[in-house]
Amino acid sequence: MTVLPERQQRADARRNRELVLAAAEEVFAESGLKGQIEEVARRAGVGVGTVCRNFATKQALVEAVLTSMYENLLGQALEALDHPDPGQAFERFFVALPEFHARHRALGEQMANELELPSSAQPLREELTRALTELVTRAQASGAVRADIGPADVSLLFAGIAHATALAGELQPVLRERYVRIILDGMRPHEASTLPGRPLDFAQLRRMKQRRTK
Amino acid sequence: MTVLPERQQRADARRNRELVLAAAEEVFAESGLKGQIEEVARRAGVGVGTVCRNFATKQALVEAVLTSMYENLLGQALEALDHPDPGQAFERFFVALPEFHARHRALGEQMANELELPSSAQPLREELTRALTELVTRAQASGAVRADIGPADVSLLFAGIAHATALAGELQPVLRERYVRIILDGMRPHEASTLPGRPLDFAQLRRMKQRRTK
DNA sequence: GTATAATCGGAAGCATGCTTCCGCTTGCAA
DNA sequence: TTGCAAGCGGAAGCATGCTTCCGATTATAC
Repeated sequence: MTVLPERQQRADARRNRELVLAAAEEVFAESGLKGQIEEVARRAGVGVGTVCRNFATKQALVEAVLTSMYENLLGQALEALDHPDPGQAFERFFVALPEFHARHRALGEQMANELELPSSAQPLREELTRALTELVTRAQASGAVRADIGPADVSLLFAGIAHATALAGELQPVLRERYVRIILDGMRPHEASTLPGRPLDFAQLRRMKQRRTK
Repeated sequence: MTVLPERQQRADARRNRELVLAAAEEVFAESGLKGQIEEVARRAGVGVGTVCRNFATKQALVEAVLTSMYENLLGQALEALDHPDPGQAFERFFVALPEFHARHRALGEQMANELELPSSAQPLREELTRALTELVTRAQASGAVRADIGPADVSLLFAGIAHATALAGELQPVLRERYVRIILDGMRPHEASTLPGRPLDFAQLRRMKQRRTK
């Protein structure tokens, strides 16, 4: 994929690689996975050849972009965990999550289709999983969130918001916030109706997806 | 597109057309819009030529399938409206909606991307819009649903569930129901937090989408 | 049973968009 | 300044999947 020897890479080449990555992030954010290589090249100000030399396939390019997105998201999760009040921490992060998804459509689609993640992102992903689980269980322990839902439930629900509001144009931020509020209300312990099934955690979610693909 | 003279069409041709339509419904339900013409032909037991003679383009085929789906959905909405208790009517229909979406991925994607609908479906769509609006306003009048959300808000939220659970395999039905319950809880008047923005109706939703595409 | 026009299947034709290739250019070391 | 390997652009090559076309087939009228 990109196992170039670190040594002896020309300065312009390294710069171009960064330009391509930035352009790809931009293009995929706008158009999702159907964003085209040629467009990425155009915005980076390079030829398609240069894009494809740095990232052997489109898939590799997508993965590189995704990895950087996961890093970003993890940062936000850890930041939220710093908040002393678990309920506030929960709310803060999960208000930000759908916005994040909406901003990076490619990420959403990737998560949705669960095309294999780059192995490089695997540890990142696990850390993220741990952080989200922590956010949810803390909020539940403090009584801010009903106990009969699992971290993956929360994650899926908020991902759904991003999809629901994807085409809303300028109204999108308001709608997103509206729906986050409604779902947060639904997640409070008061007045909660009983749910079928069992709380969903990330391990189960992963198993589901794996079964699905094979 | 398909403005064949009604007269003088051979019996086998008419039959084949139905077979193709049924196969297309099946294929698009399974694979969404990326379902392929060849697969449709295979399942219908005809050649691709036959598919394309009946539906000049893939888009035309999708539209035909969608029209029949809208009819189906409208039927469910009208049926729910027959229920004497507005709260029950609301719940009944909106529990069924995400399942419907999930069952017909193509519909969901179409609604999401809002590729132009076939003009033939336009009146259907309007009637559906009216029915959903009626369901929501009645439920609100009866106090079963909080007043600060609009019919299109409800519609988007439940569509989001379908996306969120799309890849859940055998767990999908349970998860869907879990999330419907949570959102229904969030839509109750009790314990509701104040929402930003204004209730969204279908007219606004349409305007948003139009602005988006141009 | 025969004539004939409607219909059929599927191969060939296109369009789109990813990937490879190669002759030219350029950064860098000597 | 020069030599040359690394890097570049973009045209050509492929792959995929929609659409068209046409010789073979079949339903229907007589």
